[in-house]
Amino acid sequence: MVVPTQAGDLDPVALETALMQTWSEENTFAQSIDERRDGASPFTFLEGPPTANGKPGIHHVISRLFKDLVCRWKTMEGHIVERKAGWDTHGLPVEIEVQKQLDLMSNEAIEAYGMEAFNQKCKESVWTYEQAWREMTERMGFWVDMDDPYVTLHDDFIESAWWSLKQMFDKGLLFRGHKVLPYCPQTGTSYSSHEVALGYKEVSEPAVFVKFKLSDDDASVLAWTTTPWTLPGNVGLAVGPDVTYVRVKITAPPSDSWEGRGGAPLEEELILAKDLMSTVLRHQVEVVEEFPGSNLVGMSYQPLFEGAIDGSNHPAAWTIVGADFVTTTDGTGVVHTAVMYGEDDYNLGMKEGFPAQHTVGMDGRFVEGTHMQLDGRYVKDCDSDIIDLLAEQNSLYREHTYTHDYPHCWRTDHPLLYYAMDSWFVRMTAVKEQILQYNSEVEWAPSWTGEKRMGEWLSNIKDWAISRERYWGTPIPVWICQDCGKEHCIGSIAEMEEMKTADSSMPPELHRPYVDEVKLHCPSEGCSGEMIREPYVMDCWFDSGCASFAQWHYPFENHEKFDGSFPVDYICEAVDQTRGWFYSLMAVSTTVFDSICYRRCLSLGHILDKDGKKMSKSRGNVVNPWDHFNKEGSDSIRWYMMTQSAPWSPTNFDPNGVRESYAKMFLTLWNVHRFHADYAALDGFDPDDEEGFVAVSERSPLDRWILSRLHTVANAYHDQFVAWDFHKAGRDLESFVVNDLSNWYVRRSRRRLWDEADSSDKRACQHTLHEVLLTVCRLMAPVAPFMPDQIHRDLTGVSVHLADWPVGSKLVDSSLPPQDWALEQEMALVRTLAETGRRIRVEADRRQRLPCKSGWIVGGPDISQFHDLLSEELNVESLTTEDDLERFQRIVIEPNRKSLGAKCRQDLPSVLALLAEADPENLLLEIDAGICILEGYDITMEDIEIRRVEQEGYAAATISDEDVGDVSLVLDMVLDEDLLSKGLARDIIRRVQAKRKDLDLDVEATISLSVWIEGLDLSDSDWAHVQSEVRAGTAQLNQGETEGDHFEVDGVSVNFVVEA
RNA sequence: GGGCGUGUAGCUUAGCUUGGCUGGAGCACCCGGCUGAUAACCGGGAGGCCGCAGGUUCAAAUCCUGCCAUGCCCA
Repeated sequence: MVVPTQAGDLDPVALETALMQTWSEENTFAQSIDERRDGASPFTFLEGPPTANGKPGIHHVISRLFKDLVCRWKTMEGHIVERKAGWDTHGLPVEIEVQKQLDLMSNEAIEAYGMEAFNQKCKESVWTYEQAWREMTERMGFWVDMDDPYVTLHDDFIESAWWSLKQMFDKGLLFRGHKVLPYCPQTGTSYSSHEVALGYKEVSEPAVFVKFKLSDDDASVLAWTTTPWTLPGNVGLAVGPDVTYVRVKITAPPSDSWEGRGGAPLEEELILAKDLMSTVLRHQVEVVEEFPGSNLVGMSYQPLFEGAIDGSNHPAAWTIVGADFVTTTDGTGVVHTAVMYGEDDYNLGMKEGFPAQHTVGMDGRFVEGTHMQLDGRYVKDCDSDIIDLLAEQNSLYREHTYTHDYPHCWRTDHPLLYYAMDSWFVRMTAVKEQILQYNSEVEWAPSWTGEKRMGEWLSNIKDWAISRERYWGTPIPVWICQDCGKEHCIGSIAEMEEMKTADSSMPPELHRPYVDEVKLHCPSEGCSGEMIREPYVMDCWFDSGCASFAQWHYPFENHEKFDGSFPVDYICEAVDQTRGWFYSLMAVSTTVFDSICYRRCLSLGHILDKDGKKMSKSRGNVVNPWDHFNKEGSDSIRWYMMTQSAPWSPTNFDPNGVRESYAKMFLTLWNVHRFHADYAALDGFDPDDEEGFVAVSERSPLDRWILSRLHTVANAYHDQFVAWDFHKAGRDLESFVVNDLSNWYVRRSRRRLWDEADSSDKRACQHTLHEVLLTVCRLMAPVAPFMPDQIHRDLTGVSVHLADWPVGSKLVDSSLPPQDWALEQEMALVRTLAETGRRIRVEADRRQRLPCKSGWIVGGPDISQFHDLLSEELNVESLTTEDDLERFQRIVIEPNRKSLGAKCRQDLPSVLALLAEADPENLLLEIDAGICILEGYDITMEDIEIRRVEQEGYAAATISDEDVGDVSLVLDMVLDEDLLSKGLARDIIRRVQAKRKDLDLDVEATISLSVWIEGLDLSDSDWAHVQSEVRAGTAQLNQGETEGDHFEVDGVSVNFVVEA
């Protein structure tokens, strides 16, 4: 038996921190999993590993919330939900951080510092904020196993990643190629997009219009480029097959405003896009011919720099090809293509069979044999000389200065070159159909993230460049034979041990530089060569993409764990992971397992600051979650985050909203609990005592109403959880707690518990409160794990996190009370009428404390079982149902625009006007008889709605309700001595009670009261009522000399003295 | 530059799928009421070019087109 103890004032921080202690002592998290083993129905969750080299902010709390609440919910539904933490520990951001720290601004500098030492620093750096993450995680109540996490830098994890790469290798999905990347020749480093973003600068550079002379024609094709250094590498021109081109003949010299080098003699013929003639050409011309780009495709032209590229065996070299990326927004509508120095160029080159040869070395200088004036020189220094060379051979039409944003190296400030680097790829294009299929099988929330955002991306899928020329990461396990060129992929430590040469030692860990030193025997038949590892590390997205199996070190151990948890049931991260982790998981599972990786994926919107700007360290607008952990507490933050907006909507963080969640939801809930617990403690209420139990059917309508509401709300809450509409679920439950439970049920039930004697009604109320509180706590527990647990423990002695989901599931039984829809409707009407009464009083200028003799309810369902309740709310002495509608009401005809609009269309306005003018009573008779025709249209009952409103001259109001129709409330405004006396008594009670509160008296304390009244005789019974209400042990109604507090109401003057 | 979101009162938002009655709430504000009822509650009020501009329609916050702002991803 658990008898609640008094609850006391609420201190959310103290409550939550004490519970954290309890959870840790009891190991409640582990219990919540272990107790579900009987059901043997796992629900698997995969944690997207965060990086611990940055401080956690409020935006990290939100994703952990949605992970946690689904896991807790599924646990309560009876599933085993294991949650392993994970850490993402590799990758460029880690290296950049360390490079900044150690001031190592180039690869040379890193190698001079020593790769081993550098990687050691990286390894330390990733744990910088681990403690901060742990503390945030624990404080926010995210239950995840942080003591046994998977870590991407561990050998176990790396070995699993190697294994998966070998699966791809064996399927022929792994291959070596080129990738065009922004590259800095000074530091010898290629850059990821996020590093590139660090260094955009506006620069002015020479841009040129170049004439490419056709081989079998006198005309030249004009192309435009802002990078003259790529011209020696030109091997093709691209045109838009559907773009209109013109051949023009120079007919007159340019006007005198020609600037710079270049030009064209009279009679020369040029070809360019028609739309761009006026912006490109400076000469007077005559259009000789107009034709689509497709006419140009296949023509060949003369190389600008003879001998720079070896075109033998490449029939496509120096020909014109069609490409859909060609536009006429700038340039000439003809795109100069240098295969190795642009992504579009490279892709086009691969497609068309252009030679893929470098004219520029890794040092940023032209390679020998490009041109005698350029060989060995840094490319950006050659712009002007290249333009001279073009002008000399009459290949330059015009030069100009072009200003644009161009990426620069954030370390050296040099312009980056787009440069084709050696790279390893996963051939995702080969599994496009499968991955599209698997994507469509995932339940995405919101659906468009999967269908559109991910779907678009996948339907344009490219091969995945997985290698990085970096130091800190999972080493690519590919070795190449120095003799025969054989490529071999290592899939396990054992395999490496077996194949390594005698003088190689096993690496102490699977990182650079140790694995670089391992040499292998070539497995090719008849080759005795030595194999050297490719010096790359993997894209760190590959690491996290392996998490589903690498977290278990599968397939080297834990087969049963993996088999039972793949594909995982649920993952959740912010929307930016669509092309990140959501993709890498899917890419790896498709290529390795030919399977989906996750069944459901919730993609969250970002938390922005209060102005809608993203939170970032540099902007300084990151909100520290501890500001709120230490104030309103985790429950309030979590509740706020869930209810504020749809999970996938970007949300502006509003600190005031957290306060609001606290003040409304949690303070209210606590006070309901406190109200119950205080009286339960006082009365020794025992919920398990069968003798004292009152069956629901025996309880008052008020009790049965709140229980029915609870059932309705719980069902809707559950359905909204299923539909991912957590925000709607939370708002509805909050409204239930604040409005239905606290503001109506508890308020209306207060007096029932004041009764000191034991009564069945009091016990009914206590059982009802007990049951409602428990169910509310269970519904809230996944979202707000603290206060509901405290209340649940106070009431039952057991943690809410071990309780079953009250709505029930396949595995657990529903514990919801009976539903009574008619009762809910009646009570809804009662409450509306109570509000209506207050409105009537405001309009009639009749204060609430002054009673009315009579009230009448006209229309609606029978609510006589609530007449007593409603009389109190309305402060009327007798409330009756009046059948005679005519006495107070008249009817009004309202048009149904939807139905009339469909019928009358453009005549609707005039029909509406006629309806408004007509006499409602006659109109209704006509319509009912089917003889109403307006503007030639038959008006039927469907076209109108009948509303009843109160007649003028009554203190009355009419409400319209979809379910119960029109109901009027009429109040009798007559005044007499008796009513004035009752009203005065209430005013005195109110003042005295306020005084008691001011004096800080105990609720049970008795007082002695003296009162002086001038201007009205208080009846004896009302005076007796005053005495009992304010617990006056002695009371005196005096005449003459007054003292104490004074007030006046309705012209009556009152003085009173309260003494303890 | 492309793809996908978002934009409604001072703030946070519902409504948009499926066009139709006076665009609902909460916070803050003003007036009044109520209270042994808590940072509570009730009634009333003020506050809305529903981002902008076109279009479709008898009728547009809702559907279509373009633009602007903002966020994510890709270039």
